[in-house]
Amino acid sequence: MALPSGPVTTSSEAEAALFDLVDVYDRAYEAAAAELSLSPAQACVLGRLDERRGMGALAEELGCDASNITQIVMRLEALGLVTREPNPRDRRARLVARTRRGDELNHRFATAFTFARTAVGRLSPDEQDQLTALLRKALG
Amino acid sequence: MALPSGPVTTSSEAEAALFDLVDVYDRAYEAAAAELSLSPAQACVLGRLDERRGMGALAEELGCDASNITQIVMRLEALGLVTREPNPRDRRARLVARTRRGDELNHRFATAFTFARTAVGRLSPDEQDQLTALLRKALG
DNA sequence: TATTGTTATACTCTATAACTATA
DNA sequence: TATAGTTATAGAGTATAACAATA
Repeated sequence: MALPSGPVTTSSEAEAALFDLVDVYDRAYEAAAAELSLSPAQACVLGRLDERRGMGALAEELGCDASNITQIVMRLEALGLVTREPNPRDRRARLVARTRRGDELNHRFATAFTFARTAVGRLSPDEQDQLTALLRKALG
Repeated sequence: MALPSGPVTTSSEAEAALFDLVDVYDRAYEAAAAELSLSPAQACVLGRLDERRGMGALAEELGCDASNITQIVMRLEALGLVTREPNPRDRRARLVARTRRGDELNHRFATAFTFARTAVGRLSPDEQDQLTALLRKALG
């Protein structure tokens, strides 16, 4: 179980609500991954492979070091969930792709991770639009 | 750098906005901790010690195993940021407390973690109240 | 010479199981 | 016997540095 990220000095109600949301979201994500015996990082990488892509692209997208991706992909490969195919255009590079089992597990994960869906579902369509607009504004 | 938790099947704009918020929040938290050479878990535990408390209370509050807290507190202690005092009421138990350096570093962390403050600051007072209400409703 | 990716290494987080000391 | 916390152990995430193969 991951530790929650806060609380810092939650000087306002809105900041506290943001913290609570992030805390519950992260815990739910981790729990959904654990149901499938995946680490959060493994579930995350698996979820990025709707299209196959290179190690470097994954690292940049996820904001971590390439050697980190190497390790995660290695474990996913050992689980039979992804393959590392040669890139015909550049023999240094590899293309990571989900296997059929990887597709299946990714789909099961999307089903198991109900938090965001459930949370949004508690709001009316108008409220959903309001929330989206407020979050977008807050994100700058 | 921690990997972002998604995207899952972000079937709506609101779900996508929630994901983006969580992603940016988590990255900002980690970056603020890294500025002070702390891990996110260390910054988190340090932030929970405005009042001193026992190992078990920390573990329950953070939703992780007690042995995990033992390790984190051990490292914080080695850094001179917390102490483990005997509990006069129960000689099995310990009370973890921030040192003066721990107080100082925690304060610097609260200053360095600007994300939630900045994000909320982009909204008017009315908008802040709306956001709070929507998030509370979404959290159920 | 620069880039893609891996390997080697080290540290942290995390849980489980077994243990000590105390209640 | 039950509880608070630690220790031992193992697997996973993460970054840095050094490296190989290719561009």
